[in-house]
Amino acid sequence: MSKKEELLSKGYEFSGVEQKWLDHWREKGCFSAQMVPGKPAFSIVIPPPNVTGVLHVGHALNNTLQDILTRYHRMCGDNTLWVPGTDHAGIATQNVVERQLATEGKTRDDLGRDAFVERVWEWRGEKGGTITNQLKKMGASCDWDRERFTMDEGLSTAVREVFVRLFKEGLIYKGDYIVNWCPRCHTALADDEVEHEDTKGKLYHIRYPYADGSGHVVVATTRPETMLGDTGVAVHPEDERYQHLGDIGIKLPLTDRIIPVVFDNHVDREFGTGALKVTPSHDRDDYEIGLRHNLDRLKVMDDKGCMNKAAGDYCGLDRFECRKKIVEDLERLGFMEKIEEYDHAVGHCYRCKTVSEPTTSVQWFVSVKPLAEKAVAAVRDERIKIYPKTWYNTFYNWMDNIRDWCISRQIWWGHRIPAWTCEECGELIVESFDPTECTKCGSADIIRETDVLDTWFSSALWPFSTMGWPEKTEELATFYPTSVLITSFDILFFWVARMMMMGLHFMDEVPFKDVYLHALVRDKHGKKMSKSTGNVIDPLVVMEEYGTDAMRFTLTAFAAQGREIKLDEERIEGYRHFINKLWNAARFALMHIADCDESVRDVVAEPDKLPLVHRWILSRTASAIKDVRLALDEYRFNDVASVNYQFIWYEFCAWYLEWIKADLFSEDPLAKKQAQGVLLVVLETILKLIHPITPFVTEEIWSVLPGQRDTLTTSSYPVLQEAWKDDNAVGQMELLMGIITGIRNIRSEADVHPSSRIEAFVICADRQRAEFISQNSLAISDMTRLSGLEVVPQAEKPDDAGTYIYNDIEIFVPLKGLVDIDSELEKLGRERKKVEAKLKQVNGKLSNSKFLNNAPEKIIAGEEEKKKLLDSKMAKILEAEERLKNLG
RNA sequence: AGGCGCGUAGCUCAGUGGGAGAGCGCCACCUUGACGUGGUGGAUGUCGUCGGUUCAAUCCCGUCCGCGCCUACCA
Repeated sequence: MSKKEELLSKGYEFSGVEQKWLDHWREKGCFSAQMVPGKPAFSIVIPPPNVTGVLHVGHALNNTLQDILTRYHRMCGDNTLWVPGTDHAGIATQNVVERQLATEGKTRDDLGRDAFVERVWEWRGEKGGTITNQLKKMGASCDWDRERFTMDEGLSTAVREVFVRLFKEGLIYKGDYIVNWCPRCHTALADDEVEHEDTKGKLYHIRYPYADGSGHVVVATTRPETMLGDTGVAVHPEDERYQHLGDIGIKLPLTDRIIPVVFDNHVDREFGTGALKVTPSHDRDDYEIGLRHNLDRLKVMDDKGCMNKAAGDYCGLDRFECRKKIVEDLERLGFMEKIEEYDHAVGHCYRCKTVSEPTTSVQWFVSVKPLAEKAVAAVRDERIKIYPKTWYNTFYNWMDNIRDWCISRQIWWGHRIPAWTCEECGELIVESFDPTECTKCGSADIIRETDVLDTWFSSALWPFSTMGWPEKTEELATFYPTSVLITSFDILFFWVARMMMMGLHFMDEVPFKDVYLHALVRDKHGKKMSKSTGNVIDPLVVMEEYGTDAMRFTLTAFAAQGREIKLDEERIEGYRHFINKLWNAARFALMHIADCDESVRDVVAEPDKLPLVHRWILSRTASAIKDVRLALDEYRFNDVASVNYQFIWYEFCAWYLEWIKADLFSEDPLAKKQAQGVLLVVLETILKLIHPITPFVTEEIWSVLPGQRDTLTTSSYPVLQEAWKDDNAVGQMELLMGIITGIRNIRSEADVHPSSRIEAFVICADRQRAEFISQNSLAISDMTRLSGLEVVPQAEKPDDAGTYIYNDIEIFVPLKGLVDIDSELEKLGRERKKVEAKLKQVNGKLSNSKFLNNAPEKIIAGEEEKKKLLDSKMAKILEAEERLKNLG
């Protein structure tokens, strides 16, 4: 079968088509970045998905939007680069491989560090390409030859360089501070890696006796097991109830320790009894209080969340078992005042959902304040713009309250911290080369850090590390700063803000000019998709069922700024119909243009010489080009989809194609050639316009259009043609379309069978317009299946005629015995009510001197024009009603 | 507690300081030279509530009601 015969298949069958073009684009290297001097540059770096990831609908949205912009700019002729790649995802990946080991009955400790890391690399080699392949399947037009991985050699070099420089600048430090700890992952977590969930818990009120036995104070806690680590009780300095306690001290129950009472403004006198137990090693606030008052730190838990030796008799118990035991003991010994139900937010590890534990620990930190200031400045003076703008507030708010970033993680998979400690003199050695001896005392007895860096540390460098930094590369010169970052709002701070900081600090230039934050994709009820709820829409299944173009189009149509996306599978089905519509329109067009010479399109060079309908569609095409380009430039993706949809379905298919059928079948060579030429040009324009959203179906159609054709991916994006704009033609067509709708309405209301040919009359008092309508009576008849159309200045209407009033023009169709007087009156009544309401409004305005004095002239003239039309329409309606009433 | 956003047709959502829109669904009719994954016509809305600004408010401002999200150290 030849290509053209294939295209004539009745419905669009996407499965074979998609694979064909994926192969073609790859073989021809259509997505390779060009670096042609003098051309504008457009670049995007992909938000690198986790190497463990599987394509979900969020990825599908994110990458569809990026691909739209990339394809658009590539077609505009820019030097275009979309960098793909994956993230090594420290904790997530380590967890996956540990689970794999578990099935073999092994732990990572059985293997040891080196063998384990080796094992992760093996896993990555086998399974790490999954998400990348799925992105390719979506048609993502990344330059796949430039795929990067946050652990690959070049990026690791960049990470090392950044770490060393920041350390030497004093912006990285090591210290014993309180951090969030995941007892399951055995690692520290950054503040924003902890998810707070509202939880129904209990608030325990515990009696803490005074050391002198003269009484007790009640403290409240949700985590009674931490009391074993209490090293003080805090009260407000102005709280009269407790002034005397300063000298006495507290005897901590279940232990033999005496702990001091301290006075601190942080304490809320209104909460509970106004006394707060202080556990500096296991609570962030308490840690601060402890610092202020020099309280001891006592860790009572180990890395696994079990009680340690400092917990005395409770040593070895899991933290939650210990909680139970402590509560029992407190109750038994009479220390428990009461237990209340209590709702509060509990922190969970964002990776494994285990309840996290604040704990003191020796960690590495980045002083982010000086870096954050640069980022805020860049946003304030619009070197970086954020879309939608509602995020500015949130951004500033967060950046102004930012805390130092804990970057060390106690896991094995990741960039190992390039720091050595000298066992002899204690010197901390951080160099870009691997030292063999202490740089201070020369001892060879140096030991490397075991921690690795937070995964976000390497992804923060992504916009420049992927382009070869710290080398000065052509890529950096051409493509940095990148044009736009497209990502989900939930990683604004994990990632976006940190890229700003690092980019500005090391490149002295923003990493991207624009940030577009899209919504999370939810189910049709607005709920988060989750496997356990069972409401997940799997993009891979959708692509199989409806086609990739339909999925891409749906996501684009939903991507309105500032609103969450509630995805409904029925919508995808609806847009599949649209893809099919485009396919069939092309199929029809091809029947008439497949064999014609490409030179037919020359007819558009002089639009003035073309018949009305062609001037009209060219003008409408010009508008569509303008609207689509503007929407693309402003990241109004939903508008890009909607303009294309409306234009293609309603203007191109429903009106234009129907209208020109007569010409296409005509014997008149000029009429035929004009129809073929304009049809070809408009179809080509449509395919290009919508190609960034629906690359597969457009490429397939494009390839079978007449003439020698290269791929659409590197063809030219439509440019607004001023010469095509023709407001006059648009106005004239609107009149004809109004009349056609009127006649169709009469037929439908009177139940005239579509196949029966009837005669219609148009009453138009205006001679010029009457003449014009008359000239187009053939087209009107074709579109409404009339046997004839007569245009008259006035007429005696037959008694039983179906009527329709279009502004000051009346249409009637004699229908002997076919008119249902009652339903006709009902219809007129409805219409009259509408017109009456509008007239009332208009008359009200026009008789209001305030309106006449204040409203702009243009509006007043418009209202007057409106009144004129409504008046004459009203007259026609009343007349018709009168006639019908006389009949009945 | 603070911040942000949302409330428009049965459902999912666009939209605008000056005549209320789309898709799906619904009703009626139709194998009309590409498409029944289609065509034509139709029905459906105090544009959440109450106020204010304005010549004019679905749109701007404020109140209230309902819903969602984010941030936060209240044990």
